[in-house]
Amino acid sequence: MQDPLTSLPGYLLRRASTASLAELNQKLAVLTLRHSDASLLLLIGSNPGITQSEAGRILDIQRANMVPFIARLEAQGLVRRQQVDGRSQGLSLTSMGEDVMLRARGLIEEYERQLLNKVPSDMRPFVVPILLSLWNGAGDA
Amino acid sequence: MQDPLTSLPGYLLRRASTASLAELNQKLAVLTLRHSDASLLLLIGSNPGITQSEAGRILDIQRANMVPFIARLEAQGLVRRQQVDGRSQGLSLTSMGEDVMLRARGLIEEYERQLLNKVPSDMRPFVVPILLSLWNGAGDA
DNA sequence: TATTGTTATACTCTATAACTATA
DNA sequence: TATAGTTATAGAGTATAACAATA
Repeated sequence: MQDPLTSLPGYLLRRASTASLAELNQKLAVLTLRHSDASLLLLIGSNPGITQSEAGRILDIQRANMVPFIARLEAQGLVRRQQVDGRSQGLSLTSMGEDVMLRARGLIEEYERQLLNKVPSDMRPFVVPILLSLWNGAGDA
Repeated sequence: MQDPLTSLPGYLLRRASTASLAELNQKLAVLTLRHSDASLLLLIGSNPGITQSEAGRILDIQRANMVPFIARLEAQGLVRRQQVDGRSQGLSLTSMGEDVMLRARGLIEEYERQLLNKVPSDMRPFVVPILLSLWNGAGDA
């Protein structure tokens, strides 16, 4: 039984991504968070007052999908919305949100450390540059 | 506006994966295929007679989710099911499935080439080894 | 005119539990 | 007793179109 896909970078990228994402979600489950929740909490924590649209653009989540997303975090008492002008919502963490964000950050750091440690040490310095290139790189032909 | 996530391997892995997957799906749209359809066609093409369960194990798709998946490809006239024993279904490509698979393979090869070319040439040899490690590697502490 | 937030909707992918029939 | 296929169901994530209010 041969797998014609496991030498293809794009296929490996997807399999590695889904596998490691499952690990992260498992870690975050103790906080009743998903990875998407955690990334938004970290983003807001680093940028209090960021608007819903700006956060969506950075995380590549569409405006329409941000609505129930933010509403859920607000209902959980983690995120607060404040009107900036007539149409924009400024987002910030509640004190409970701050606490949960810090604990999420700890779990994420542990996850990132374990993930990087899967790579043989001599190749580790290339991991982030390569992933950045695969994401939006131009290469050099 | 700062993004606290773009230095994290796990986050970059996810973003790179979803971005490149969108590109692949766009290419495959001319064949009315999704990336998951294409990967299954390639797997069956390389392993005629493979059972539904075996294919699911290799592609990490659960048995329950294979059912509507295969049914759809069968309804499109691309895949044929043949009883191997009382419970197993052997999968193979119809002649139309063979044709579509070959064209999908061409698109995938083009996609994989373009993806790899995003990485600066001096780092390219590390791409597959690193992705394999991130997927299921053990590292060396 | 362009942007923000919103509603409605649909599709893909993934996950679990339970059933049957077969090995 | 374990496995293959199946049904039903639910939850994420993502996508598009359209609308009101505001800049």
